Amino acid sequence: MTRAKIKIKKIDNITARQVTFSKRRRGLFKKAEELSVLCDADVGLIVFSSTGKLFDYSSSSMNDIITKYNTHSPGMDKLDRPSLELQVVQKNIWMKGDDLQGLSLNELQQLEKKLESGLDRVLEIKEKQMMGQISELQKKVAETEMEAMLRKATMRFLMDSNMGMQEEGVSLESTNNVSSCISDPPVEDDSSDTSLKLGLPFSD
Amino acid sequence: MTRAKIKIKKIDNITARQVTFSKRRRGLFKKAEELSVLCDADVGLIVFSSTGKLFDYSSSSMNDIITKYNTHSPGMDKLDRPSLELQVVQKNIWMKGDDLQGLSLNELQQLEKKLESGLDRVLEIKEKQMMGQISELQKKVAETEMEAMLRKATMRFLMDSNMGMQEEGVSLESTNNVSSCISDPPVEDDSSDTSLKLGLPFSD
DNA sequence: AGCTATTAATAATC
DNA sequence: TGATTATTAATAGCT
Repeated sequence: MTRAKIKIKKIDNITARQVTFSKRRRGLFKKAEELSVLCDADVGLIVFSSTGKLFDYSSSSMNDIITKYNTHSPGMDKLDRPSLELQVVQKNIWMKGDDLQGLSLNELQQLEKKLESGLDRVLEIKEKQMMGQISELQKKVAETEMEAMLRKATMRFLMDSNMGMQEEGVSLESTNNVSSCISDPPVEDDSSDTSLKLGLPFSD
Repeated sequence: MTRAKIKIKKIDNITARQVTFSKRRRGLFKKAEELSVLCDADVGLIVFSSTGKLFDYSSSSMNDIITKYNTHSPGMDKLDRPSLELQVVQKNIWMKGDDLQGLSLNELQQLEKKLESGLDRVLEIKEKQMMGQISELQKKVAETEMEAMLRKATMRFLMDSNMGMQEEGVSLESTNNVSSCISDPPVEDDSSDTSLKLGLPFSD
């Protein structure tokens, strides 16, 4: 799109590809933001470079956008009550179970085709709905998981650390590498500032 | 970017906004595809118009991209074994449970801050990991759900339809609106072509 | 990382 | 909507 016209095919030269990636990525993200602002659109953009690096932009919250995307289905509104498509599926199942022989071969073939496409769409819609629901639940799940994880890790740490409080008969499963910078209860070594030793961000 | 330079702010005129949306959306999607092809990048783009209509593009599978996005975390690799951050959290919990009073007020405040940021990051990473896992499971879940749904719906349909096969004592819960275009077993009304009545795609 | 010569995108208009 | 066109914006090839 400039000095020379180029063909849209993978750039072989790795360096050139990386340069182009940087330039065009910036351009793409700029355009994405402009679209969202100018047209009041909700835009989510995810880009993985060929090396696996992630770049993303979202006009609102990426989580919300993904959830909306997963939930979205063309004409999903009509679902929930047995929809026309579901009725067809039901009919098929029922016929299969009973006397499908009342139909001609041609009719059966037609029915089969219709049922296939119908079922596909129902499955697709259902999947999107479920993804939406799942997204809603994820935070709670993560919290619960985290609690369990912390409880377990803390227990392990307590045991590895030192004091013999295994009165309850809990079994140690392995030794880990925790003991390096954390010693005994009330900080004892050069105790005044733990932030440096722990390598965590800290400012004031 | 053309006939006249414009300011990047929401276009007030609704018609003009829609026109611009269409044009720029096409441009954005084109650029997205070009980036993916030229630079071998994986690109996912989701756009909701101000009216809620969905447009999306993905160079591979949107599901995969979302899963990769959810799974991706800067420096997530170091997790799994008790990380430095997790160790801090463990230390905090343990101290809380025991004798935190050994520390000065200043030390406590410092610790609290570090723990907050550390926990936040751990929670954030954990959440993304879980979202990834959940995405992997979604298809199976959807299938299972679908089976149950179909079984249930079919049962309801069978009961509403007519024949008295409630020998097993299953209770009807409600009447629904299924009976309109589907009548009795072997298609009986104008039975030759059901596709028109059912409104499903069909061609050959 | 900068610099332009060009091409590409698109705002205004019909 | 679709097409045209005058401009601006993006960027490929070089340094």
